[in-house]
Formats: sequence, structure tokens, C-alpha cells
Amino acid sequence: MGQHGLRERKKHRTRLALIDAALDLFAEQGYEATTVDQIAAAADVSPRTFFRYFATKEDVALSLPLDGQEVMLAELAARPSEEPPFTALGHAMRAVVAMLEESDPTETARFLKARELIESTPALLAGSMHRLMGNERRLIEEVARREGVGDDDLLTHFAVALFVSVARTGFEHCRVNDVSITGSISARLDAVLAMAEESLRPGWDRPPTRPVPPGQFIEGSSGQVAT
Amino acid sequence: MGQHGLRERKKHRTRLALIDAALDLFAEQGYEATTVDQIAAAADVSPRTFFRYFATKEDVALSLPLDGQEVMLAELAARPSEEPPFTALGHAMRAVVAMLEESDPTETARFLKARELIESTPALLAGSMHRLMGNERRLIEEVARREGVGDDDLLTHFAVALFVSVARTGFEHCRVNDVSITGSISARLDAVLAMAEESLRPGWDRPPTRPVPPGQFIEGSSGQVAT
DNA sequence: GTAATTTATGACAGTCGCTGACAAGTGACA
DNA sequence: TGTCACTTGTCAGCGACTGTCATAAATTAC
Repeated sequence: MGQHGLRERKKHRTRLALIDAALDLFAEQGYEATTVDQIAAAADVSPRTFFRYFATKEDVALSLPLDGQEVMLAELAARPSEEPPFTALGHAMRAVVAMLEESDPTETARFLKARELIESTPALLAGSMHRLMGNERRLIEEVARREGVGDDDLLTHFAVALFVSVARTGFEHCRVNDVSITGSISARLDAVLAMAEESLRPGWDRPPTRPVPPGQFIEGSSGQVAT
Repeated sequence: MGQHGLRERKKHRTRLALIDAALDLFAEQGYEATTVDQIAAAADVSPRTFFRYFATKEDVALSLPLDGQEVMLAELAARPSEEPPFTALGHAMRAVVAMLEESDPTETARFLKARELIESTPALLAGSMHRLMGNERRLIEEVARREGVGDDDLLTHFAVALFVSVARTGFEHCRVNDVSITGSISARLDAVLAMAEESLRPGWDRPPTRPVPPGQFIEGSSGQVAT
């Protein structure tokens, strides 16, 4: 990536040093039992500097998955607008998983280490879910943009929330059934995505409101609906 | 409720005093700007005692909605097992909202005050969502029990996650459209629940695997589906 | 190549959330 | 009334996190 000056390279290196040091210490003695001072000492920087790289102690553990979410957002923006929301979200997610599976072994190892840690630490798992939902708003905005509706469109909110739930369920299910092999993650994702599609009515995703197709009419803006 | 001895009444009173003091201070000067010491002083107890009533500063703000979740869990357990999961969850939720709408004006006011605060404070909103998801596991366990499947049943996970998402979407939508009037909350809930039902295939809830009903067959365990 | 400017870092002091331990006060029950 | 259980206040302390200032290093300008 863009390593322009000496300064930027150095920053990137200390960032990785902090992540690695933290991941090692967390794995050794647990997340809660590890202090920021220890991480800083292991990475050979001052404790104050740690907080210049990561806002909280949690962030250093979640930084890698968080980067993944950025990638997903970019992938979503790149999907063709013909795809209905749920399909596009699914493909964006698949792209992220695929990218992860094909990346540098060192990076993959780091990522798996982080995920393993997160999944075995309740506090981190909760934090991870929290960040996941923080991104939900950004996903909503992107989907709303694609669909040409407002940020407050109820169906868009629902579609994104549903997708996030499905993804979360998939990961959770992976965790319970101790599936940590990288390769099978995408298989699990496909499975849970397929189950969701099976539970949903075809076309629920994108009601034919704007370019009114013949033979039907559905109120898309005001959620008036028959039982 | 059961206020047996003088002691219990006193405890209940200080608990309410702490909640009221906290809610007032939070409303006045903001959540982050308020210290636990201030709350304790306002409620006329020592700071240490505060933490004997609430594990964290967050808890005092979220305690009321949290109580609501307990009620919902109880309502769910009381629903007849003939109801499929999503229906039962919906009814349990409606019962909670109804209970809230019919309760003591003082309590209602307190609850609305808390909700208003939570929804206007990002940190609290995040915390609220976190607790909501903490209860997801308990909901899963209850639904799994009702359906006679294991805790790791994928469809159960999915159904509960979906329901939680729908409820969350409903609340979120209420927040965006500044609907704080108590009465219309249940209307909104009905609307968003109806939208969800409309998006889903009938019977997705409870696949006829175990006591095979006549005339249909759906693969419920392995999610194989055509694109 | 040197000077000026920006930027990263370290050191220090401090706030606040939260906890353990002990002692004193208060309701419960005989 | 006296004993017991429970609640509370006080104190001391840990650890996450922040503001501030001085120093050192890298970048830019001359």
C-alpha cells in the first residue's frame, strides 16, 4: 500500500507491532488480565503512544475485523445497481471472505488469531457485535443510495438489519460448531445465506414502486399493509 | 410487589432514588459529563453504595428497559406452544408494550425519560443494543425449548435474530421519526411486524420436519436451494 | 547543507470508573 | 434485649484514558 515517506512506514510498523504484541499478550494471559502498559512495553513504545494509535484497548483487538468491514463497504459500493439489496450485500460479504482467504499467509494468520481471541472473549465478542452494528448505518446509507430512496426507508432498514442478523447468525453458528478452518467459512456463509433466501419471499427485497410494473401496486413509503 | 420487610422497602427506595437522581443529572448535564460521585451525592448515598446497586454507570440508565426484557422473556414462556416462534415472539413483545402503556403514570414517565435519554446518547444506545443481544441467547434457549430442538438449531438462531432485528428496526424508525408518544409505539410495532411477515414465506418459522404434516415437504436441515 | 516547520513521541500529572477490605450502623428474629 | 445477618461508609488502590508540554525526528524551504 501507499508507503510514501519514511514516517508513514514507521507508523505502519509500530501499529503492527502494537497489534502483534497485544494479540500475543491477550492469548497468553487473557484480555482483561493484560494492561495497556504491558502492551506498550512489549511493543517498545510509551503507554501514551498506544492511545495515539488506538482509542481504546478494545480497538487494538478489533482493528483487523474492522478493516474488513471497510472493505465490505467498498465492495458493496462497487456492486452493480441492478442487484437487489440483499443479493448485493451477500456478494459484498463473499468478496470480503474471498479476499481474506486469498491474502498473504502472515496476514491471514494474524486475522485468524484475532478472530479466535475475539470469539473466546465475551467482552470482545460484544464489542465486535457493537462495531458491526455501528456499520449498519453506513450500510443502510449505501443501500438507500443504490435504491434511490431516503435514509429513513423502512424496507431498507429492514433489509440491512436482516442481512446483518444473518451474517451474525452464521458467524455465531461457526463459533458454536468450532469451525475455524478458513476455507469452510465461505461455505457456511453460503449455507446460512441460502437458508435466509429460502425463508423469504422472492422479490421481497425490492418492491416495484418506482418504475411501476403492471399488475401490482404496493405502497413503499408509508408502511400501510394488509394483514 | 413483594415488599416484605422494612429493609426491602428501603432498598427499593434507594434504588429508585439512584435511578431518578441519575436520570435527572444525565438530562441536565449529559451522560458522560455526569460522574458516579455526583449521582451518589444527589441520592444521598456513598459512591461505593452506588456500585452495590448497579454494576456500572451504564446500568443505572438501562435498568428500566432491562426490566422490560425480563418481562418479555416471561411472556414468551407463557405463550402456548402451538404458536410458531415468530408469532410467539411478536405476541410477547406486544404484551410488554401493552403492559408499559397501561402502567402507573409515574412509572411510565420514568420509563419514557430513560428511553429519551438512551436514544439521545450514542454510548447508551450502543449499550442498550448490546444488552438486547445479550438477551438474544436467552430468547434462543426459550424458543429452542418450545420447539423441542437443540440450542444450536440454525433456524431457531435465525428466527430469533430476525425478530430482534425487526424489533430494533421498529424502535430505530420510531426514533428517527420522533415518535415518542407512548400510544403509537404499539402501532409502529404492528406495522414493522406486518412488513416482516409480508417479506417472509408462510410457515418459514416452523419447518414440518419433526411431526411430518401431510401434503408438503421442505428440507429444513440442509439449506439447499436453487439460485 | 542548513534553517524552519511540521509531526511523532515520551514524561508527567490528573480524572474517573470500578473493586476489595474492614469497620460501623441498622433491621430481623429469638 | 441480645444476637445475627445484612447494608452502608470509609479508605486505599488499580487501570483505562486524557491534556499538556518539552524533545527528537522527519519533511520542507532556502
